[in-house]
Amino acid sequence: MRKARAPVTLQDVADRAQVSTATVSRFVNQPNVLAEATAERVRRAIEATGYVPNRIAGSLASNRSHLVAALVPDVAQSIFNATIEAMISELANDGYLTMLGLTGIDNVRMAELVEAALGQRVDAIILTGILTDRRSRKLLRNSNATVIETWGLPADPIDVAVGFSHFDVGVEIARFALDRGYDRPHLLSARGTRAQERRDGFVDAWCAAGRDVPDETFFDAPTRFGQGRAAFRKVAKMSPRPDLVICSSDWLAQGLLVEAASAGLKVPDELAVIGFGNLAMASEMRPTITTIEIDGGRIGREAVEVLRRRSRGEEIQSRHIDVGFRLIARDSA
Amino acid sequence: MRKARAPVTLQDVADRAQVSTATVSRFVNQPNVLAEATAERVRRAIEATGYVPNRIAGSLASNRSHLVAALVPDVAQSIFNATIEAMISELANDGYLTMLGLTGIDNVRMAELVEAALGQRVDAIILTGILTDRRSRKLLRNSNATVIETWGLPADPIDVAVGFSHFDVGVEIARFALDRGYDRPHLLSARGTRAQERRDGFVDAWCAAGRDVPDETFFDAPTRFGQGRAAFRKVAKMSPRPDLVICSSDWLAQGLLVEAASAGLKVPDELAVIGFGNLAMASEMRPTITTIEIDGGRIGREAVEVLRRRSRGEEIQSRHIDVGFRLIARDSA
DNA sequence: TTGCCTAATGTAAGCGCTTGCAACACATTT
DNA sequence: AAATGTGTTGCAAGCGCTTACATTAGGCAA
Repeated sequence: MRKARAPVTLQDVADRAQVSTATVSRFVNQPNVLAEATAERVRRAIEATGYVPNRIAGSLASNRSHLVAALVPDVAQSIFNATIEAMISELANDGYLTMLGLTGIDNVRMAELVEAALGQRVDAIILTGILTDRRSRKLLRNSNATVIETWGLPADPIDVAVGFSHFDVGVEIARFALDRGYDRPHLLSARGTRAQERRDGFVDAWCAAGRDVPDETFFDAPTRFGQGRAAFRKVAKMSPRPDLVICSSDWLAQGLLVEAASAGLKVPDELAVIGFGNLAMASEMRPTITTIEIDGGRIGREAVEVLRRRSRGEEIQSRHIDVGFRLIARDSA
Repeated sequence: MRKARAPVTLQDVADRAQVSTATVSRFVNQPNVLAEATAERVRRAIEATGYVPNRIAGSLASNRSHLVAALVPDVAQSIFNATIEAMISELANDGYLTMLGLTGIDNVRMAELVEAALGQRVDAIILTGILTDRRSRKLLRNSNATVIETWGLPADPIDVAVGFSHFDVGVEIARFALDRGYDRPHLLSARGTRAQERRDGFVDAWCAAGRDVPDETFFDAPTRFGQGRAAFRKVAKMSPRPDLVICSSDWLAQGLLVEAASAGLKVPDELAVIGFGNLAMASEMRPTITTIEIDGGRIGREAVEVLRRRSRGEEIQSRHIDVGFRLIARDSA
């Protein structure tokens, strides 16, 4: 059932409207410059032919693709989804189309996706994972594309970074834990992610208060319910048992809580739990989860705002845009 | 900090490698036809110049974009995420890049996104929502792009459909309800979505068994926790109280269950709940949720398989690909 | 040696659009 | 009447590739 080629081009429209191709092109891109009578003729010709402008040709000629690439680890149950959603919507308002690349756990496909995106001459490329590959970094630096790293604030961004300090999150959690008088925290982190930085922040602040280095358990990302379950079983057996488990995601925390409930442990008195992300379930399940809220949507919007400024030709004042975070104390700790 | 234009073109590489542009192009697209010595020279030239092929130009010349557009209502907490993820990964393996468009609730932006995608001359366009707009349908029919509608099996697909019968899901739920002896079901559906078809299936089968048309409550999509909560409050007040609430999503079901728990109602004896989607939480929370499982990943993979066949020039045998569904009985009903 | 075939490479004509510049028609000013 | 300005439109040269077709070199059979 393949259809015949539908080669309606600018030329066809131009012929029909009795104008030059330049005029039709202007109608499509800057309608206001045409005389109303001409515009009307073109409009009718487009209508009659069912013409859809070939943006590929347009991009080639104008050297601007109106394409943005967003590279994220995954999309299935991702903490980045709010960011992605906000970004795609905002970009659509500005006439940009978003290509989504999945870099996978450990960002194994990051490098090839960077190259693919660059091959499409995207106007911007937005990263969520951490890009370590040297060749990719170099390609990005040499490209004309705006490069925005999100969800973190690396010391030396490729171009611009929009995020928050994971280290500070750790510090804040430590402060909270000290404040509430917790004594034996246990850290549950996903390996090779920014959770590591939060862990460092926690340990730093915790030890600065004269406490011993806390115990910890590492997981392979991504963190899910099941790992929270497993973690509970491990933690429950420890002696002395930790009184606070700090999880690198709300999923982990939720898994823990479910097991704690069926083991009959009182939360937070016998076991307290802190999550990360403030996913919907954190406030909707019982007990509600004490967690760190990140405004993922704002990260997306700020990223797009950077693009806007760039395309207006404005200089970007700072290479770091900090959207902050907030600890929300609820039932679980 | 804008960077200078990096105009490394095929020509630059060709000059450096002392070959024609055609040869470099072949190296990029069909490496095996070159003599090894030539290939090596080109390889080195590319390495030295940091050349990244301009796929835009390539697409224009070859009339194949290697781009696929996926149009989904949302991505934040979507039941489609598994499909999207599977699709993007599979496509990446085949050298395709995926553009993600968000059509929004009620698919308000569907039409403009269809046109934008067509403007990029995508090789295929994959829809999850329902496309009713006549102009869009016409554009799609006239385009060369493969069009795949997913998550449903419309009687007259634009091109090919991959999904399952929502009506049958409703029938299956009715069968289950009758089987378990439920008496006063209450339907909770999102307006203007395919949930409506499931509802029809249920009502059809339920009435066919000689029962009265069940009560129902409608919501605006997307369905979330909060609406499940609200629904519980409404349902709890009814007299006689329903003994089974059929929700159009697991979110809804979960919201209901949380409220039921805090109201001290016994599930499923005093109130049973059925969800839809088999999201992670359906099996991970307590009580576990009886729900309909859809293999979203498979939908994505089947869609990509259709594209593969098309690009091999094979004729598509059937315009409907049914991936089925499965009712999973758990604690909640 | 000649003729023919195959494999490897080159030549060059586009692909469908954008846009700097030129051209023109009027209106307004001097 | 000439000069100048303003608003519209057309001309045509690309943008960086792909690919049909032409060309060349080398191998092999007759």
